[in-house]
Amino acid sequence: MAGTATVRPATYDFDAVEQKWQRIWEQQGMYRAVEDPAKPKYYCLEMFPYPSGKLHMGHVRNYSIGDVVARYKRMRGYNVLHPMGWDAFGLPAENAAIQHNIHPGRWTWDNIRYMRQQLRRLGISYDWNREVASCHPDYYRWTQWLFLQFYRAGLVYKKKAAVNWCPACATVLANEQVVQGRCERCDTPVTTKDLEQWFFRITRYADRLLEDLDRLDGWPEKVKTMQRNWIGRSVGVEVRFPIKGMDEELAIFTTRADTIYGATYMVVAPEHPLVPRLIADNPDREAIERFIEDVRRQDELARAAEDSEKLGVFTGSYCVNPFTGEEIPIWIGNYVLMGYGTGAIMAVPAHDQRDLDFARKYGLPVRVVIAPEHGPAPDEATMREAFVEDGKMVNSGPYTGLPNREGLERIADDVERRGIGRRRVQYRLRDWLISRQRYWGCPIPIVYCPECGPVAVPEDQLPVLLPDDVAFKPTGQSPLVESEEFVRTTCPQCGKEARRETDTMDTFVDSSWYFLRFCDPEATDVPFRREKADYWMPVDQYIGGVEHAILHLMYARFFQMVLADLGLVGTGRPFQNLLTQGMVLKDGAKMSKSKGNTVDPDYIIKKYGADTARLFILFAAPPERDLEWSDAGVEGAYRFLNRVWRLVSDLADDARTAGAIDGRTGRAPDPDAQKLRRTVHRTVQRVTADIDGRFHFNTAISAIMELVNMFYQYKERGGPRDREVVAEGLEKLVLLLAPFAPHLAEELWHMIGRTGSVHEQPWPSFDPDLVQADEMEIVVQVDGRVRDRMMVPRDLADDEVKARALALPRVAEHVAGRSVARVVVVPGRLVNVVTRR
RNA sequence: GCCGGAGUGGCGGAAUGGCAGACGCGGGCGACUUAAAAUCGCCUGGGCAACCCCCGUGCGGGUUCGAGUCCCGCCUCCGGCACCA
Repeated sequence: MAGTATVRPATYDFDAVEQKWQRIWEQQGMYRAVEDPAKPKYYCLEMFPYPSGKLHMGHVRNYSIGDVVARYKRMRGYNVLHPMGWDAFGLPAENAAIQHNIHPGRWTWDNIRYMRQQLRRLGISYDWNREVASCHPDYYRWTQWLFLQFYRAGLVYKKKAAVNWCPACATVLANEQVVQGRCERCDTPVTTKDLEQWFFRITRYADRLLEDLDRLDGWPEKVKTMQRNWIGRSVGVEVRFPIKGMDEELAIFTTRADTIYGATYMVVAPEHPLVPRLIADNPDREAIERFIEDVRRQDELARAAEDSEKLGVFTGSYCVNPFTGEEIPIWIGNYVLMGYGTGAIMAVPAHDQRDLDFARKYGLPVRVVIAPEHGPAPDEATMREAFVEDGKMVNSGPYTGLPNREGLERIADDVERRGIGRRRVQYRLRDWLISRQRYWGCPIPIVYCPECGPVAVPEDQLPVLLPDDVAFKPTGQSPLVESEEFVRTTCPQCGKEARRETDTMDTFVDSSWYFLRFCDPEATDVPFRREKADYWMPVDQYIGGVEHAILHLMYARFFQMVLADLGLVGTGRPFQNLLTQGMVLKDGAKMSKSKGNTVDPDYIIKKYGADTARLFILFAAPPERDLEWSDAGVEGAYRFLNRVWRLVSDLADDARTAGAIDGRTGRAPDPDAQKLRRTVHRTVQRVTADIDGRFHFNTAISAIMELVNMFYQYKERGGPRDREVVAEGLEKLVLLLAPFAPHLAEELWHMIGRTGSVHEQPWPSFDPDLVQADEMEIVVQVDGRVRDRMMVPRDLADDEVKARALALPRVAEHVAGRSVARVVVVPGRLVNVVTRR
């Protein structure tokens, strides 16, 4: 070893380099964000993680992408806010408490400590002074405060509702948390339960949430479409059908009022409030009630199952169709949902597949009232497929002969004129159920007084703290219920003894405003100061997994709109631009513990360093796409960084001693040096275009790799080097590398004798004149096939290019025996000689 | 069923309607070395003796001088929604 002391090692000491610079950046407070009205601001945000224990590769990817954006924008002169925090309330902490007898708070804070250390080890440029954790009283106090503002604005209410219940988690779930009839978290089939629950009136904002999507240019179409579908706006008519022999009407909602002459029966949901009266006189009442019980016991899973059978029973009662005057039977059916519309429908089997299936099963009549414009009408007796297209109306009294779209409007007009109904907009979106029967969440600041009823906790008594000394038992009951210390209180209004609400909030409430707290994390008398929020908001670039396309991203939009309406913020839009990253896969499947295909970030960082881990994950695929993990690919990224390090080490002396390239005059440039210089400038152009707006980091990195390859060729060819070209090239190379491999870039920056931090330099510029070569290669095609290529001066006239192409022997060969019909010249690219036989 | 997105070498992936496969991985060859590793360089879609030529971007048509890219009709995979009247 001693004998080879002068030979530099083949690989760099990434551990030493990364730790050194992390320490220095930290000491200098380099990433601290301070409001500065003189500079344009840029708020770069990645979705904060749930502190589950340790980071997974999806996190590494998310935060690496965000860090490139933040560092790039900083170099571009923006005042960048890049914060991080913890979505720290949630069920896993409580499950850990039950299983391992450790307090959820302790468990959570331990995880936070570990994961924070991991993020620091990755060298992400966060302003750690702004760190927040949603489980901290300084944070959830304001979650409660916001709840009270919503409460006062009439956006919070409590009602008894049939709710989704997960027996395993022993809590209710929002509709959004039920996936395919199963609990999003534990996959247990979800059942329903009638419970008193708290709701946010998000439906009041349905239209605005929908409309604003059209103006969110910076969001992926996919996400906007998912939200549009989720909100599910449909325009239709509510019509009341008189019930025969009863002083009642049955209201239905339909988007197809034009088919009303084809309504041959009615169907109501089993839970419909009129059901008891509809079946009161039926001799088979008990059988019907048994049927209803069966359907209600059917859990969500069975009801949601594909082609689940339509079941129904006749009530014995009849409606009168207000348009035909006919009496039509009222059925109870499992395919009609109480939660949508009015819980009752008019059934038009000829023009609705579900109704047709039901009618065929129970032998109900089918009547065609819309016929195709051309060709025969479907045969009522035999049709198996409902006719759902547009056409002309038939069998429809005075409307017969009209195009159905026009008939629809006329019938809706007549419904309104006759006072038997009205036009209506119906949403699929339901109000947001926010109460959870769990301990580890933000307590709902409400007190129940025997005299005054539910009373809001006054703002100056916030936060309502979670008690620490509670018992965690696997009973499914929230420990809060048994905590007398917590429950017993006095009424804020009358002072009498009262009991606290023991439900806590859905954790999506916590995450619906954290981006605002980041603007002013220290605020003590408000959740955030308006002027701070006005400076930083909206988030310029939000980055996270597409799995939050509906839930989190819609709730956050809802919150921001409400807060804008309340005058707490100036903009109703939280996130200007959204980037949804793809998943990290291993062997074609999502990494998961149960599949045993996880890759541990700690191990990768230990073996190759943070820069390599980040570089690989950015290089392997563009951000929106799923990324296939490859150990060999990581190896390649590591090799590349070492290659850069060796290159710069070897040429650092040139760079340190060279003069500035700008001032140089009268030197005949060596063509190799000139070529290198052109590549340098061309690379700056390419990398800039790839990062800016496109976020194609993989091609940006490949461009840098090409530059490094070119540099090696220049270096290895031997002979004297143009030190000024080398110096300029290395400097730009290191600057380009800075967002992707921040530690190594910083090390190299100093190695080539530059001062200050590389991350505080302006982004490199390129000279458009230098980017273009004097001579360019033109591809010459004959009939669209490449036959030759030639070098021509950059600004050679098209005619001359054409002449030179035709003069090429290879072209003559291929044209032989034919005549030239036409010659297409694409300037700077190719010539295509088109022949005719 | 409806709504998105994607199908390109052995693999990850590149290509404003203009050289298909950049860059990386893997593989081959060479240089350096006593040797190996590391490193540096060259080659690497298939067919073919050939760097001539032919074929080639899921399949079938079309538009165009020219199509991975645009249009029409399919197939497969992934994601979302799904008795929403």
